[in-house]
Amino acid sequence: MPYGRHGKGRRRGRMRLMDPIILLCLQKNSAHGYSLIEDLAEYGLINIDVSILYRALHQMEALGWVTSNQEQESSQGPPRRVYHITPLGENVLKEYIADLEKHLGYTQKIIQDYKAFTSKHL
Amino acid sequence: MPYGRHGKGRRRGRMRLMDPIILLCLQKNSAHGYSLIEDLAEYGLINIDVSILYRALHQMEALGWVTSNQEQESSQGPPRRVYHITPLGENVLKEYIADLEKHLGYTQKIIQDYKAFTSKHL
DNA sequence: ATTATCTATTGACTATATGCATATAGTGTG
DNA sequence: CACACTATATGCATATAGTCAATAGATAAT
Repeated sequence: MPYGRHGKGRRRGRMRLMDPIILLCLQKNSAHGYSLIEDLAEYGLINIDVSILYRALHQMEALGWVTSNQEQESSQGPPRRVYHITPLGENVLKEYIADLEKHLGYTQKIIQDYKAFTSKHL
Repeated sequence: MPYGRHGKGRRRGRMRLMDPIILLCLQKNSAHGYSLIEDLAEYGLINIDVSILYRALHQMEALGWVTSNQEQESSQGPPRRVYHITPLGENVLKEYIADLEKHLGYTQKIIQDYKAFTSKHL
């Protein structure tokens, strides 16, 4: 059963990195939305609008990929909502990784074919 | 100046492969739309609806990435429209390839971090 | 003559991703 | 108090992607 944040058939030649990155970050460490912004940057998702991230987290929670709870020790702001990955989320991440690997192969082929062509036609 | 088939800022964590693949195929050989369908399959874009491809070609022509002309020797159907890549299109392809390489790096990092984590937590 | 196959094009519709603006609320500082 | 920063959340507009279907022209096969 494919993940679910995407309609069937959509996501053909594309590969959205945000979902696997969020899941990967949460697998490494539970975190709240605001801090995730910085974690995403490590994987190339820089300057993401927070609205996108929060919406993604809500959707993932609705799908059971993550759970959340209010943090006890409040810091400089309203209570943080800390997200944790679920076993289902871990399975989804695993599927995402497999997809990424397939995608990686095609991307490498594109780049390789391009370089092969351009080096032949100097 | 970035390509143009995308609004500014869009295409952040995503990478649509169709555009570079079309340009790469046309760089290797001029071709008409219908035959391109098969060429795309080689790069993982299987069973693409023709409407998507034709629309992409029209947009690319409007942007000056490709040009087209009616084929003289007509075959089993209406006159083919043969597409050729333009110098602008070649530059765009070059940019796409550079983007793909960057994207590739991030994808590899995701996969690598995932495997590093899972091998540590057996 | 009908059918099938090749080829191009377009319209209507749905789904989704993203951007931008804004609302809300707690916490600390001057 | 006013203000800045942290943190979460929602609404609206738009760009893009994809499905499905319809139209249409040409040629080959039955």
